[in-house]
Amino acid sequence: MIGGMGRWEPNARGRLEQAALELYIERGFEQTTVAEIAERAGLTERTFFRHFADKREVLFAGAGTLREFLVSAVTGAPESAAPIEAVAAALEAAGALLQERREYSLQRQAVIAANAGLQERELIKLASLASALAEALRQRGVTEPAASLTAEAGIAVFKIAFERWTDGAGQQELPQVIRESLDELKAVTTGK
Amino acid sequence: MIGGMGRWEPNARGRLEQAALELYIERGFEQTTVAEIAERAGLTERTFFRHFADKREVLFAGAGTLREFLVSAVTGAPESAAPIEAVAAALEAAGALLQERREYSLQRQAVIAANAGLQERELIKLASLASALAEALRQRGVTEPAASLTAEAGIAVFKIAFERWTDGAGQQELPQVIRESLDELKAVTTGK
DNA sequence: GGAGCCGATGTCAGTGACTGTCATCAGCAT
DNA sequence: ATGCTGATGACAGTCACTGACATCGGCTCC
Repeated sequence: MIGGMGRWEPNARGRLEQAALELYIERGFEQTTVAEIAERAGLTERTFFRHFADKREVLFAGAGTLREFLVSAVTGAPESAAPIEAVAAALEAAGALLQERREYSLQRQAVIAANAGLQERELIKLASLASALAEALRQRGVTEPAASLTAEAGIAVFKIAFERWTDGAGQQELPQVIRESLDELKAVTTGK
Repeated sequence: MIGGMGRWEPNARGRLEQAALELYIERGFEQTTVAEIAERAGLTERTFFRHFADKREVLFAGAGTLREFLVSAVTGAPESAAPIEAVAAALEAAGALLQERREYSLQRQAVIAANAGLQERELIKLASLASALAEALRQRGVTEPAASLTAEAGIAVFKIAFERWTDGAGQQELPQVIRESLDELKAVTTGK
């Protein structure tokens, strides 16, 4: 039935995500109840928890996509590329994605920076990305512990670069900051 | 009054820590209520929360001490030492501490490995250690972003080394695993 | 085109983590 | 003695999160 709506408004999940982000920005994360998020989205609290495991997870819905993106970027890197360069290329490409959605990335990061619990969730998502990168490297024939160390080093670079990008008021492009940070890591591990 | 006890048994905080670890091992973290911990320690739930910010924090009481230890180790490293070597020495020394309390470290880690929430807390404590290391490096005159990158790389090495140590059934000494992991990181960042 | 299944949502009652507030009382100082 | 302090208890309250069951449009199947 064209133009008609079904029993419910479409895209419940997306409405919950948007309502949550708005409220977290307006009042802060802790001052927002799940009931309020659900109400703004025209749903009930119970439905929120059917879409998101907890109140924090609603801010990290895109993590799975990012994970897949990084994995396929590493998998698709030329065979000749050294592991660290395969990871670097993947991170730069991911950085370009975030750069495209700069406004959203900055808003989201401001919310996370203001709450310790959200930072914890962010860190475990980053650890999960490192884990996925390590697995992708193993698929390329990289052995342990090189695979895990390369992945963790890459994520560390990404973390620092992202901080510098958000703090730096966006003077530089994120992929460029990532590349510079990696070069700095190389210098620093060499003993300088 | 020598030998007499005051109004309360001494070391309430320590009793809570021990009761919590025991229960987390016996039944698992989620299956343990704070009321049960308090009861085993001969206290009330409210008192638990006066000593620990939340149910997870009781497992991370030693984090502050470790932080101070690492900072003074970096601060006390010879001026001639390169930043990465100052951090490496600090981590090896910290590794020796954990090696001395091997049984406790392994028990605690088994509890953490079994629960995602505890892993989140562990990660933010590690991030806090990286932050403290970076500050200690800045005190030595290391500039950004080198300080943060060195600190994060060091913590990444520590994280991987600790995993290998716990999984490896303790075949190797932790400080040695840390050193080997750092060498591997150096190899890997060089482009190999 | 009616019967019945299915999936997304609503409703409701419950548990447990965590907080605010006030009461208690041994030990200590004055 | 008097009064203060610091650690604890008692108690009520909020809110995140869960389990169980009800609802009902849209779909398939015949």
